[in-house]
Amino acid sequence: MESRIERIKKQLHNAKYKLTPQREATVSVLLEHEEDHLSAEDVYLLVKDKSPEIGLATVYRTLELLTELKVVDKINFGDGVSRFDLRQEGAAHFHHHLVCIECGAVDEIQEDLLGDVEQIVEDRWNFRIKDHRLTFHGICSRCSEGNEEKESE
Amino acid sequence: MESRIERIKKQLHNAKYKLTPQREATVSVLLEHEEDHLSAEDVYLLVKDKSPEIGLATVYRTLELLTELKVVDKINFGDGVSRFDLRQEGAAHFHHHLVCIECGAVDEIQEDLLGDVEQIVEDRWNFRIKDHRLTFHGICSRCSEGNEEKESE
DNA sequence: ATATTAACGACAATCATTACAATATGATAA
DNA sequence: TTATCATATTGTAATGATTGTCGTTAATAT
Repeated sequence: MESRIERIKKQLHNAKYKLTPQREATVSVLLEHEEDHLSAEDVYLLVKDKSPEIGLATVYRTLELLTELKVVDKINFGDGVSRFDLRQEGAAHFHHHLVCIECGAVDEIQEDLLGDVEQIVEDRWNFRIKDHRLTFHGICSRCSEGNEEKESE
Repeated sequence: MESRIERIKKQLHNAKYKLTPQREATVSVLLEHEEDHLSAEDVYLLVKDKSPEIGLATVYRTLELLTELKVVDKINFGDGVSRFDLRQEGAAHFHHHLVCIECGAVDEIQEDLLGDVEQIVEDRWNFRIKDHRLTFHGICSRCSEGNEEKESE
């Protein structure tokens, strides 16, 4: 965990940015909430616990910066806000999401799964893929438990 | 094309909604711009050509209604606005998009391609998929033409 | 320790979207 | 046909997320 921040610090420096205390606090909040999909406001509130003087604009600027450096990914699940999600270290592509339309939970799929599909798209559409976004909407395992009725389509 | 509107009219009626002139004008704009990915504002400006008295709020409400009826899908490519895209008639799932990071063009992929992936997700994560969103970001065929350098990864 | 310059914080401004309140429309029952 | 009632519409105000501004602060190299 310590080394994770160190590496992010190096990434910042390589791109000529500084790791200020505010940025460090923001990154550490993101690391502590790796499972979640926090909005900028969420991050702001959490960072304020560590650095009460921090401004909302700074959080926005930091998140934008981290997005640019591909440390986080900015995602949008259709509610009004952008959410920020740490990218797995070294991951070439963004991971996928399962959004439950019952309870709203968001789970992550780290596996790529899209290898074949991407090959087809590259070949058939002559499109050079750099990244992707894949989100499934449906009923999560927790919500369908208990509702053991198999719908016959 | 005439029948397409008729069928949408029936869908509205089945759901206890009326096809008012404003709604008809909005739908017809969407049909005429099936290839595009219009924002609410875009739709509003185009509808105003046919029905100058229409209000922006009505366009928003109509788009919301059509989204609810799955006549259109609301998508978000990360710029600040929601965009609306006619669903292929009878399509169970939403089609995919190719967003060019050079020129900003958005192309559509009507083929499903995700059959195998969805099966894996349903089985491994016990998630009952209802819909999906898949967008690839990269360089479109038009932009890579001329730049015939094959990057050696 | 100081200079340079990026970064900050507070707040104003912007932009998309939604809420509201008054009016209009259109179907139905008398 | 006309009164009635529910739904739809309009213009505008309100909201809420995000971005811009600007004077101040602090990180980094010397």
